Order: sequence, then structure tokens, then C-alpha cells
Amino acid sequence: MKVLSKGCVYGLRALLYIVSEKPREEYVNIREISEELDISFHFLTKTFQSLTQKGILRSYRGPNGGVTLDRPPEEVSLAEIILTLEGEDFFDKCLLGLAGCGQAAPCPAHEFWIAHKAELRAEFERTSLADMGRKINKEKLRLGP
Amino acid sequence: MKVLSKGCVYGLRALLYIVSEKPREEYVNIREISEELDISFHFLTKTFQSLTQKGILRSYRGPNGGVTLDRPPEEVSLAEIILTLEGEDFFDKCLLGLAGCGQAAPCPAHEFWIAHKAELRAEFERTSLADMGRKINKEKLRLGP
DNA sequence: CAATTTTAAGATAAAATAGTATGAAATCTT
DNA sequence: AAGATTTCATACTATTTTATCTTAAAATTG
Ligand code: SF4
Ligand code: SF4
Repeated sequence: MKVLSKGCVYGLRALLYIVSEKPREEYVNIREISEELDISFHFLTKTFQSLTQKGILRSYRGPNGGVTLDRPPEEVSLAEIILTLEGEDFFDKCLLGLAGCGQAAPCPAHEFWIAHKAELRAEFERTSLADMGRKINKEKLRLGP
Repeated sequence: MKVLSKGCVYGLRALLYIVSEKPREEYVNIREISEELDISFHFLTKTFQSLTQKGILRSYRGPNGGVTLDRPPEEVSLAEIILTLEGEDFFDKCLLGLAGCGQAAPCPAHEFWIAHKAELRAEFERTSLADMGRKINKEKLRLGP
């Protein structure tokens, strides 16, 4: 039951790193992030592109360039990040994927599954990047198990 | 957010097919199932092996052989099927997979995630193959979207 | 024994995911 | 203006996971 792709987790970790560096209120160098978090620079770059296009990050090229949050972290929800990096249909997947489902005669898991997904989504909407950053400590952003 | 693998859904559909055929109280031919449900015979075969080893199905070789439920469908939970076909660690996966998680300073999603997984599991434990079979109609077992 | 049918292990193919390479565009420094 | 730095964009390659096919063995029937 893997939920999030590696790219998405990378993006999340990187965002949290940026939040934790935020006091400087400068653009954070992508190479620095990739080295600090031990993530491939180019891979991270790609991930950041999506986040920039979505308006979560703002970027600046040239010397002393980099990325920074485009909005205060309170206004960025976990859901928005996940939808950006996993695809907008993230919460639309069905459990069994049978023919003609969800309509006439749904499987017994249907109602529960719909409710379950809605709840998950609501929780992710409710959780902001700021919430995440508050609880997590920077050391933990480094290595995964 | 794909939850179940194709093999697991195949297994589930096939089990439901068997349940719907159950009145005959005979061994159901695997080739027949694979053709009716349009699933690769050999792939289904492998899936059934796992279910047989787990004691969900009983098999019989030779002419007129096949598989049948080893227990009444009321006693087989959706959870057991999923754990068998997806692996026993299905519900143990973490959301972010950061270092040292779940201990000292868990991420803000931790508690929610634990609760969420438990709920999902409970619902799957609660749902039996008989429940599934009752609600679903046989035609729907054929094609997936 | 010959035919049928599940079991078993392994090879192959397809798809999804992860990572790399390259060059262009924007910006800064001098 | 020249050259260095850094993100942007796209395309390609490699790795891993998932799905399918091949082949052969064991059990059962007649
Ligand atoms: S009834 Fe709903 S949950 Fe069940 S297989 Fe169909 S769409 Fe999925
Ligand atoms: S704190 Fe819990 S949910 Fe969050 S990353 Fe760690 S183990 Fe996963």
C-alpha cells in the first residue's frame, strides 16, 4: 500500500527544508537543497518545476537564484502538494475497478471507500506546510529508511 | 493512489465468481474462470496458489478438478484476501518514510495516518466474501474500466 | 497407460518509476 | 558587453515493479 511516489516525498522533504530555512527570506539554491537532502539535483529540479508552475514555489534564475515559497506556508496544504506531484486524479481512484461501478450496483466497499477517500483528502487539505514544518525536525529530512 | 494490484483484483473477482457458482458445490475449473472473467489462465493459476496455501481455497487436481472455497464465504474476510495477495505488510507502510519516524518527533500526519490505516483494516476485516458476493452481480465481474 | 488438471519455477515482456544529459533562457558580476 | 551562475525545458536512459507466457512436474481419473 505505497501511497506516495519517491518524487513526491522528495518534493515534500525539500519543501520542508525550505520552510526550515525560511527565516533568511532569500531564494534557496536548488543544488544546496539537493546536496543537503541527498537527492539527485536534476530530479529535484524537475519536481520543483511542477511546484513552481502550480504557484507553490517562486523561482529566480541567475547567481544567488533559487526557489522560495510563493505563499506563506500556512496557505499551502499537503493536499495541494500531493495533487501537484502525484496528479490531480490522486483521490479519484477506485478500489476494485469493476465494470459499471459506482452506479447501479456498487460493490460493498463502495460507500466506505468513497467516504474513506474524502476523509483522507480532508485531512490533507487541513494540514498545511507550516503544520508539517512545525512538528518535524530538520535532521529527519536527510535519510529515509 | 492505486491501492490494489491487478493480481489482487483478479483474485477477488475470481473468488466472487466462485462464490456465485457455489450452489453446485463442486470444484470449479480454473480455465473456465479465466475464460469467463477474461483473465490470463497462468496468472490466475499463480494467484490461486497463494490462496490455496493460505487455506482460503481448496484445490483438486486431475479431471473435474479445480478450486473451491475451503471455508464458508462468511468466514473469509476481505482483509485476509488482501493480505495474502498483497503481502502481510500491506497495512504497515508509512506515509513519508522519513528517518527515525514514528518515534521521537513524528511528522504531523503520523497519528492520523496510523488511525487511518487501522480504520481501513478494520473495515476490510469486517467485510466478508459473502458480503461482497451478496451485493455484486455476476455480470460486473467481467470487464474493468 | 493416456488424458486432464493443478502445481511449481523460471523466463520474458510491458509498464511504471526513477534518474541522467543536454542545451537554452534569465540574471548577476565585472 | 562578456562571462559566470543558476533555473527551465525537454528528451533520453536505466532501474524496478508488475504482468504474462513457457515449460515441466505431480496428482487424479478412466
Ligand atoms: S463499487 Fe465503487 S469501490 Fe467498488 S469497485 Fe466499483 S467504484 Fe470501486
Ligand atoms: S511520522 Fe509516521 S506517518 Fe510521518 S513519516 Fe514518520 S512514520 Fe510516516
